Amino acid sequence: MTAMTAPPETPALLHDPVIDWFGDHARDLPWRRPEAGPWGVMVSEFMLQQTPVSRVLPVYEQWLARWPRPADLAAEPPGEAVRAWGRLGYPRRALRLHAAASAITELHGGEVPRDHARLLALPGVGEYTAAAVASFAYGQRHAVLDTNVRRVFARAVSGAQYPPNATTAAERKLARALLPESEPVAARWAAATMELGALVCTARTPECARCPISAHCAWRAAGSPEHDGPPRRTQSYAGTDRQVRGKLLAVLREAIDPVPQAVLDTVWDEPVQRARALDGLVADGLVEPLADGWYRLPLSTPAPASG
DNA sequence: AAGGCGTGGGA
DNA sequence: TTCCCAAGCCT
Repeated sequence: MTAMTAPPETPALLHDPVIDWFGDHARDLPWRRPEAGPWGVMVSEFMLQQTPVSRVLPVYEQWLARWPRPADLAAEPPGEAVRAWGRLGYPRRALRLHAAASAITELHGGEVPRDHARLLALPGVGEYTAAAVASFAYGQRHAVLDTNVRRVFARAVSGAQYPPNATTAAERKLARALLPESEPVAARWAAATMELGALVCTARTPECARCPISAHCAWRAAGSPEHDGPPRRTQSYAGTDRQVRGKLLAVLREAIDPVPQAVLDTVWDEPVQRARALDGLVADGLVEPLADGWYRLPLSTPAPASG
């Protein structure tokens, strides 16, 4: 059980320093420029799910140049989205972004919805992304709880080095309690706290000397104690199905034409795992099987699987 | 509600 | 080298 202290009596004490710091240190990222628009914000949010900014930048630019509106993406096969995704990782995101673009085109007249509930209903949009788009693209007042913000709040308010593994109700409550009343200030606060976590209050080696609220930080006040909760989840990769899926999909991304089974067989020498990985890609709609053991990136959207 | 799902860079 | 981590989502 992680100790959760009550929100500060005056959360406003934190607002000004963090927002002022953001004014001085915010990165000039393309999705923060006005010309990005809601679609640019949404594309960036999909790409940034579990992927660093530096790797997103070039792909984002190419993506927006090729598909400046949701309808442009929706007009192409999902496999083209998977190909353009390149090596960003988690390619199901590309499929979901394509599906979201289709839903926006069909259901919302081609405009990214402003409403949190409608955003949340889009494929690949969860609690965080819905709040982020509503806040960053439309200036609304939402608690935006990503890994950066959770870490900042864990330290500054709760006095813990790291937040819990899964987002808790207590964290959501705290985030809501800290949200500035004013809508534009709340939107600014959301971006500022994320940036603070990304640039200063980092996971490994926070630079407290540069932190605008170090004087108010509960973790610092407690002597920066080591994490004492349950171990943080780590993911293995080498030798897993995920690695095999990655190798298979890399071949198909590079190939314009369909690829025969024999070529796919060269990427991994263990046949059972190789077959399982390929089946998984097909089940996910990332790969389309053709006749006689040929495969390609999908030209059509498969019926959504459930279970 | 744990666990699956990619990839690469920095410490 | 190995390990950790990066603006989560879905089932």
